[in-house]
Amino acid sequence: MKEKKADIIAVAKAARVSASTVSRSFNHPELVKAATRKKIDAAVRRLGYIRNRAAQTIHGIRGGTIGLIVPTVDHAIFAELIQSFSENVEEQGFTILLASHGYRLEREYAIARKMLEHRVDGMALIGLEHSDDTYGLLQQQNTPTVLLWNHSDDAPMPCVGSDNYLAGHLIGEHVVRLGHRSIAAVFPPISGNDRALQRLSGVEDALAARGLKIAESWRLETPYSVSAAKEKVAGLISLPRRPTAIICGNDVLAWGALHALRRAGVSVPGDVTITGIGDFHGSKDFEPSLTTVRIPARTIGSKAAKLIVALIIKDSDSESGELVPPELALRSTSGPVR
Amino acid sequence: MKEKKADIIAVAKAARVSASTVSRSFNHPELVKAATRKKIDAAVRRLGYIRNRAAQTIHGIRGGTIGLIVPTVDHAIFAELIQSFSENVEEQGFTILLASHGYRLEREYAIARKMLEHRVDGMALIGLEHSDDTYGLLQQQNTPTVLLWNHSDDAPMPCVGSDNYLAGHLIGEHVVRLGHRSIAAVFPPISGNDRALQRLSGVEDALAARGLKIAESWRLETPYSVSAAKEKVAGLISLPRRPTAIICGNDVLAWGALHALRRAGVSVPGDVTITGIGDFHGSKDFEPSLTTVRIPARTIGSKAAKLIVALIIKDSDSESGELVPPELALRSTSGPVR
DNA sequence: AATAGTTTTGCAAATGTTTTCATTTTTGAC
DNA sequence: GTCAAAAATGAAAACATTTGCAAAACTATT
Repeated sequence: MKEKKADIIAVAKAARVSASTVSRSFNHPELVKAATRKKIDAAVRRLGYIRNRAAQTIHGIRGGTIGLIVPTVDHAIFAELIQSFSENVEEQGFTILLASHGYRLEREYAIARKMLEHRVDGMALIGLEHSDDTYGLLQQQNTPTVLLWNHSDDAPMPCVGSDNYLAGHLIGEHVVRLGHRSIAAVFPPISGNDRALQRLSGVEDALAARGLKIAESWRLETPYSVSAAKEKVAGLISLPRRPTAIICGNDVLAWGALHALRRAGVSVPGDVTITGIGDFHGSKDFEPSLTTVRIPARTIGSKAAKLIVALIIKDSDSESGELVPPELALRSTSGPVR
Repeated sequence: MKEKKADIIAVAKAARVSASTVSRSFNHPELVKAATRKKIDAAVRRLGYIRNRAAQTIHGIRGGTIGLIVPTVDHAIFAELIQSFSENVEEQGFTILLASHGYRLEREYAIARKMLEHRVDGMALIGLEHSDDTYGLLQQQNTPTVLLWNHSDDAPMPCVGSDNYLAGHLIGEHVVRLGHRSIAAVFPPISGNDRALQRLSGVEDALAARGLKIAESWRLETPYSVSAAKEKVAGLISLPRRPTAIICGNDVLAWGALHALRRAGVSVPGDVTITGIGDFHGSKDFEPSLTTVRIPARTIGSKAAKLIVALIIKDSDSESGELVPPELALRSTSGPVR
């Protein structure tokens, strides 16, 4: 504790070489004689030396960290994405600096700034909706950045993701095709959440194409949680007039809806059709299995990881992102209207 | 792009002061005249200067990062813990360096090393089971460290968590008290996962206290996923002789079991009792609601965050961790044996 | 207006590395 | 055993900051 930690000079002394050689033996091992390397390794081990990345970072060398800012970690959907992204990024020798902003975009800016202070080699953000300050900051510092989860051709930065509008549209169309006319929607709050907003627009447009509209009282907003959705839907179906289909903004809300209906003894899809969006772990194996739109989080995570690393290493900003298309996952919670 | 990024000297020039003053205006604002600070702030803004934490880190100043290594992000249970931990740690001005080792303890060591190279101010690991190398490394560098999720009085480092053995014991006892004698267990693989192992031991001991034992063929091992558990349990109940209770190693597996039984038309808890461990989001609202043992991830996360920050700032290693006790959550999936 | 404090500021050294360039050592060919 | 070329090493400058110390600039007090 008292004795300060070993630095490169201590190692050099112990190995009876110069600091430069020690440094080289780490960074360009092929330039130093095998025997010398051995001596150095021994000294390193003996002294418990751990090199100081901070000291190399100030030489403009890449530190090997990528900043990832998410709204929250605690949603099935992001957890899967984060896992896949971080796995892939780690494989290529990078580590993730993670922070969550809780759907507050000003927080996001502050966090991004802080990450830049740490001189991350690149940044990854969720969605396309960010404050002008954030965009400005990243652009001005020209930090390699990739936007995850959503894709749009006219996004200001490379993005890897799905088309959430299309996802909403797909499911909306599916439901109307089944003949449903009395349709309710359960969505998370859309402020600071472009994904949810776009999904909802997609759904609405699909309904509008058949002249349908979601009644004001059937448009429910609930936080992202099984219990909140369950409660809201329980309220909804206790009303005298009842929708024949409930479109949920994501699978977690759909699970909540399913539990509510089960509890109320309403049959699915016999009496009511339920749909989700996302195809989270577990939706396929739910009983009954959930009709939803698959948004492949793992694929997005791994493609995004490859992209950001490419941007960092090759410094080629040619890469422009990728669209990972959503797919309808037709399962057992949706059926023709009675 | 061409012109290099502004450094503190550029700011100093622009503000017509010395670099030292700029530095001070960041780190000890009270030491510099308000007017000067104003000039400096203006220059900073004009040049888009972002200070370089790496450069201060080499002066032994805390960088404000905490390394967190988890087995995986993609389990409901860790997601909740990570979110809570990171929220609390961010509140105190720290950022998380996150990596996952996929239940491979050697990876964990490598990651820990790398994080130390980045000179994290502290480290957090999941569970008490780590390689000797990892423990040695952390001890030798004497990095403030906290072990999350599990608590034991004789752990080699401060730990904040629950007693997983007790959790298993509680649920085992509950099940035998209900009169069950034919009991199956569905658990995740226990290698590199002391939490699962301890839970299982707790269950076994509770059964053994009544002279009961889980038959070899009724002890199922499945990866952490609804679908794997569903499949395994489907197989189990298709057998001629069927257990009257299935104790699952965590809630996700219990969900899978529940879906399997529903599909097979077996009534819960009428025909079979199902229990989980963890009390994840959604278990309470499942239909039927899941009997489980509550392990308060958010509480653990926030207490651990406070502890690690205390260890870092006050450098007091007096703090010795905390036990957050598990509680039986008695709900609707368990009932007396027929 | 001079003095003694007090508050601000700047200089220069220090931090732990990497890297350029020069020097030394080794190797291989004759 | 000599020589040139190649390989290995070291010295010192550079990187972007912080900080101890001393100098300078203000304030109050007389």
